[in-house]
Amino acid sequence: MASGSFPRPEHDHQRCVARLVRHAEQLCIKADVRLTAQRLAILKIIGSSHKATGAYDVLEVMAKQGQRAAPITVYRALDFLMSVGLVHRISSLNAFIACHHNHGSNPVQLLICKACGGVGELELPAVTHALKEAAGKAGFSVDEPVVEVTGVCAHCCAA
Amino acid sequence: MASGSFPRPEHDHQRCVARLVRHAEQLCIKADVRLTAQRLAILKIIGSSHKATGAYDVLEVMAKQGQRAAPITVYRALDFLMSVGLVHRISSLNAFIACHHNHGSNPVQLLICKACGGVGELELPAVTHALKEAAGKAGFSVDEPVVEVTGVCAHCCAA
DNA sequence: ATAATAAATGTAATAGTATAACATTACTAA
DNA sequence: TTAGTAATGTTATACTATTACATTTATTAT
Repeated sequence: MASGSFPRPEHDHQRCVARLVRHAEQLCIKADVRLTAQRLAILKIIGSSHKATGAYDVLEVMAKQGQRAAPITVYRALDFLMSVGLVHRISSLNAFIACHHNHGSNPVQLLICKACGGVGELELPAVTHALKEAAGKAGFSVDEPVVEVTGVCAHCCAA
Repeated sequence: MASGSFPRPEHDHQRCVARLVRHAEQLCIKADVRLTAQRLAILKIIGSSHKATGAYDVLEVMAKQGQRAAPITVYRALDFLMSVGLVHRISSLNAFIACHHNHGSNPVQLLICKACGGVGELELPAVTHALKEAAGKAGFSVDEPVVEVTGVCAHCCAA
């Protein structure tokens, strides 16, 4: 993947969740932070779909799995996962998506399909740079750009 | 204003609200839509600060002004005001900001100061274009890009 | 003018999202 | 092992947004 991708609906979830878990484990070791069983469980739930997942959706799945929890539990795990870059928040949907890539600290642009709910990612340094430059001219020092693009993905366009 | 601005804290609110109202009236006549007293009142409340304003903040102000209302009333007015481009939604804050400019249907980029809460606007066609182009390469057809940049404004940087 | 229609607003209830405050448990390092 | 820190549990509540249906106000055509 050069700069971006959109998930195909028919891809192999099981394999990509396994890959996500490996990625998470390595990343947390490197960062010297704790990927607890609970955090991992919640990451798996989020990562098991390529659609935006709400915090309360996670709670439902956990309940079905027999691990009832309070909302705060999920939000705490999400905060952790976001802090290490394993999960992105989608502000425009009040929902979350697992990050299968390794962006380091680079900002990401999200593509959100209105039709199927799928979410893809782009990593466009040019966009980030253009924003920083224009903001800078107004004396504004950029911390974190949130870029969420709604539209229709290739698969849904065809259908 | 070429492409963007950030509000100075000491500027003249009264004058700029008056300007906003004139702008709104003209725009609604041109679009042949109804700027009712209630919609205008709510626009004024949002426009009277250059910080993000929550729907329930609007309700509080209305209550103080003696016009009690239900949440839905504010949300309906906000939907209208957004539909004609007089108000922008700030997804990352669940809040709203009046738009003092005339963007037509061009997407806008928002600058949100973490320190003072002020919100500025940019209009960068290059950013919009770059997003459309990159998304298009992934087969994604862009509907509406949401760009919200958090950071620190010039005034707060200095302080 | 007035009836028919559409648009806007009122009213009440509730759904959905997120956090505060404090107690307890589990891990880490001296 | 004990002191300290990080993580989790528990309960309650705050904040944001929408549904459903009734009523009023404005517009249009007759």
